[in-house]
Amino acid sequence: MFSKATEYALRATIYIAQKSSVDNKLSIHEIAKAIDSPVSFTAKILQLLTPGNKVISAVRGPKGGFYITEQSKKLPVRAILIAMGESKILDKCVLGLNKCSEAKPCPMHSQYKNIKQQLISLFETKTIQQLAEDIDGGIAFLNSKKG
Amino acid sequence: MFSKATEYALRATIYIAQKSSVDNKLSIHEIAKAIDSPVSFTAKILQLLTPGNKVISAVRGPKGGFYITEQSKKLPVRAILIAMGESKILDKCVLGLNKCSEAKPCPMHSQYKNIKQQLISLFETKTIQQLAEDIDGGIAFLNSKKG
DNA sequence: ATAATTAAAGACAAAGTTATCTTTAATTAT
DNA sequence: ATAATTAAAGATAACTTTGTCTTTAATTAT
Repeated sequence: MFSKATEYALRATIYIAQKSSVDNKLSIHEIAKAIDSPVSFTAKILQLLTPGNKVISAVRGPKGGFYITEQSKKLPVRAILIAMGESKILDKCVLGLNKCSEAKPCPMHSQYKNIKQQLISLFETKTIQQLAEDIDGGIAFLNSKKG
Repeated sequence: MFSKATEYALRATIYIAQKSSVDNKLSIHEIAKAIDSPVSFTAKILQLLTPGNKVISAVRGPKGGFYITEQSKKLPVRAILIAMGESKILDKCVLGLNKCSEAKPCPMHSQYKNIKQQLISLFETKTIQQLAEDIDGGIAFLNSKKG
């Protein structure tokens, strides 16, 4: 559904939300290892989420690393998608038409519209914090490694 | 949601279903123009749908071109997706985890599962014929061109 | 101040997707 | 048979995504 970059962004953000605090920042190495992603690529991706502490926060130097503010934890998943430029996926129609609309619907429009709305609402209502809590509570997992 | 190749495959198949018959085959040029796709690339894509008349049929030479059998018109949209190798999209989890399952669900699993099931069932029940008929009946459109 | 540590920034490489162009093969009409 | 027409097949190019590596900048500790 999303690009690898966005998948890594989602996993990284959830991991950071679960494990970090201002006094316990996480290195890019720890994050990448935990979410099973390439270190340098993940570093690049997190740079899309840090400017202006948009989603996560970073500080350089010793004792530095990544963390997320309590405020940002309350952001919906959609905030990550927007930062990753994935919002068009939730606009596009199944057939990739430029002009698919209520007035000129593609033949999948009416059914897909409803499903897409559920997706949007899932990403709009689910917060980063909720996802992290599910993992903390042991009812969800972030294990990616094959085997 | 799908690759450009798959979008073109879907549009082309629907167009062929709507306009062609065994006695009125369509050239790749007409198809590509109608669905607003690059001619040669579309030709390549249709080669994925023709072997064994899997989804559409093709004959070479004068009076040749593409058409679809009445039998194939009854195929579900999913047949196109399978031919295009897109089936993994409907398996993958939102976070791209290799091991997301009922036993070890990712934190989006339970909600996404339901939405994904609706998508699968849409692609499973909707037939090529139904899509073509919606266009024929004027209640749906295949217009892609910007403007 | 200096050294050490960490993310940011930038250049680059590998792989995948999208797209084009040329040649070949099949079919039809003459 | 020959020429004309059409899709199939193959080579290649452009672009995007994914990934790596090196250098720079910020921060901390000594």
